[in-house]
Amino acid sequence: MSRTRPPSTETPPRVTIRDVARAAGVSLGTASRALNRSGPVSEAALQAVERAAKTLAYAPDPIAQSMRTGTSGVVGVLVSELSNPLYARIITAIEKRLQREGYAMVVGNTHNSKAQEELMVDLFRRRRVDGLILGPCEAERPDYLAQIAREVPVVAMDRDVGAGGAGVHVDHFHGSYDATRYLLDLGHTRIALMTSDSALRPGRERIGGYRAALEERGLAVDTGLIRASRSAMDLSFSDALAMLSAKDRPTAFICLGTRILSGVLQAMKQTDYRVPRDVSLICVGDGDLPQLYSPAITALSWDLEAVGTATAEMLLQAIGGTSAQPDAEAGAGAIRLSTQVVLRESCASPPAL
Amino acid sequence: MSRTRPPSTETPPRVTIRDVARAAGVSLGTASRALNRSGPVSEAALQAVERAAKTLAYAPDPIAQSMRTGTSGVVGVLVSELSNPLYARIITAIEKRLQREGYAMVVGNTHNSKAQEELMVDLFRRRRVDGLILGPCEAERPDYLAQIAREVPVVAMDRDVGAGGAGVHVDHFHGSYDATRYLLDLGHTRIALMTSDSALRPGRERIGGYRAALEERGLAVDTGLIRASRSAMDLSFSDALAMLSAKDRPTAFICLGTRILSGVLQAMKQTDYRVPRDVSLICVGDGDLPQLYSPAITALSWDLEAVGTATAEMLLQAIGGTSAQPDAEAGAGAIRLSTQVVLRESCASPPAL
DNA sequence: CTGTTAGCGCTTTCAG
DNA sequence: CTGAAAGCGCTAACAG
Repeated sequence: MSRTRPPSTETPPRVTIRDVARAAGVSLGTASRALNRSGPVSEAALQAVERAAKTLAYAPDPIAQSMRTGTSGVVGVLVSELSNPLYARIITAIEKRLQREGYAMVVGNTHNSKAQEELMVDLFRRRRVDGLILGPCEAERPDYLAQIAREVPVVAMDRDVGAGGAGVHVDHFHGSYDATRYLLDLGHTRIALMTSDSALRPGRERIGGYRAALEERGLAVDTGLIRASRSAMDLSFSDALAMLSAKDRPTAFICLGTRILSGVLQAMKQTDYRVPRDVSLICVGDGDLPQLYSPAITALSWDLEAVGTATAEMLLQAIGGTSAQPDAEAGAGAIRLSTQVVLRESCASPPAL
Repeated sequence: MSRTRPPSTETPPRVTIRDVARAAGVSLGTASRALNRSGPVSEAALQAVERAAKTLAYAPDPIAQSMRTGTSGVVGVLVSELSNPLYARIITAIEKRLQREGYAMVVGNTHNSKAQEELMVDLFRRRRVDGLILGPCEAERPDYLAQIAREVPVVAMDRDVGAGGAGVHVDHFHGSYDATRYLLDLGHTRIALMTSDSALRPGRERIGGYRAALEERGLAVDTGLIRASRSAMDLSFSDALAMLSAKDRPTAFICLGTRILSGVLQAMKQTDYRVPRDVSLICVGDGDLPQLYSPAITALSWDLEAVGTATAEMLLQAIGGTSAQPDAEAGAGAIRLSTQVVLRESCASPPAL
């Protein structure tokens, strides 16, 4: 991309700190110190500068500031798909928090590709972002994260961090565990789990929680009941259909997100099984569909806003945190957010098969 | 926000264009001209510079470039709520297109507040964004848009632009008209319309299309059947409930988005009316809920990806478009995207009341 | 306490 | 065709 001065419509002449200094009758340096309170300034000078600044409607040029300080006032956020409503809501919360602190937010999609992620991280770093928030991405490499973290504050969202790395995680393990136990308590023993790629932390955790609950009851886990793939609706439809048609069909499904839920729901329609009479359903991640469906679908829910706020907060702290503190990784560490099962009408005891 | 050099973890020394020039054995100016192909350079020099740049893995500093050129390689996008899945998908498409051109995207939420919008626009402008994309916002003021447009390329999304302003619009008028006609053809005469604030272009257009269809049939419009307010689910629930309980109840609803649809659906549940036997339903804006609901809800749909792509494209053109062309507003103007009614199972002829 | 000065990395005249 | 030099607006170091 070549950089030339814009087609130049009429741009009003910028008010610079020079103008302020001149108007206040002080030197450039004094004006800067007064404006930033970054050094000794006499009361008189301070007043004069502030008044001049207000009169002239002076606003510092962030670009010039960046040039000088290496800081940008911008935070980069990378997720696999911004259009994923869960991410969209998290990011909204992040933006809200960052904005309060005067930071702008640049966002990018990685489409879950490691290469794309590296590209974007590089781009962002060039632009001198003051911090980075990274969502889960193909082949999580804590080492990669750690490497970036050495150069710029990073906080991970639902993604494995190396030792001492900062991150906010949803406790998918216990969420999955709780959901599975709930079904177990209802009497189900054949529970299908349809979740995301196990290469990603959330997927791994969910499978872990599921297995833990089963094993706790002394039940063997039938790997044929676990589907861990990218969330494609058609796929989940055919998968669910296949499972439901088997002799030893599952009597309950735990499915990730509305897309997979949709697939399963369609499979139910096709096989003429009813919810919850024939099959119980839990949706992982709440939303419009589970809430409004008839019957309403029991869901595993977590606070998206809290995820965003906590993530932003942690990053802010990492940015602000001068390593002056002897105890370097004081503010870091990982926050873990819990989930809860929202009981609705989609679960019941299994039918006698 | 104060700007000080970051807590300085180990930053690798930047490779500057100076280094490249030195390595290539040419002067700084020549290196710049070679890298940007922005002036005469001998073949030999060009080769040398390119090789040196590659060897040193030189990447220009966008900040310094901005400083010099007034350009930033960043585009600002402002919508009322990023968490609105419709916007999220549009923005994803925008980002995709912009990224191909090397632009980064900063996003912000206006929460539909004019003040907040102005604040963000100001912030973005200070950061020297090369272009702006603005979604609908409280109290649309084409004049405001026009004013901004004088200083930086702007394209509006579903929002009124002044004469000659650039914008991409969904044809909500005809969408609403088509939906209403469809219901009319089915025999409905009392059709409720629940849409967004009529201060916003989409809301206005929808009401217009609805009225046009009714009047075309010689039907009087009962303003009691039109609800134009912010999309709050509780509100739409009570509104729908009230309407359904009236003696002259509507036999069909056209409702905007899943939130309002949700409210109406709940009102239906409560009043024990069935879809589509007692009440027909059309959802404006497609999504998971209408698609997967049982019965599936007929929806008014439009291509979100196309909206995003077209918007980005138009902005790109406006940015690239040197006003060198005698015919200044050649590339501008407004693109209008059509909608279509996706027939599903939620509409039928009205019951005999 | 204050003014002056030196750049940050780059593009762009302007002389050679 | 090329090199030298100016300077975008700002902050930080240094001398007064």
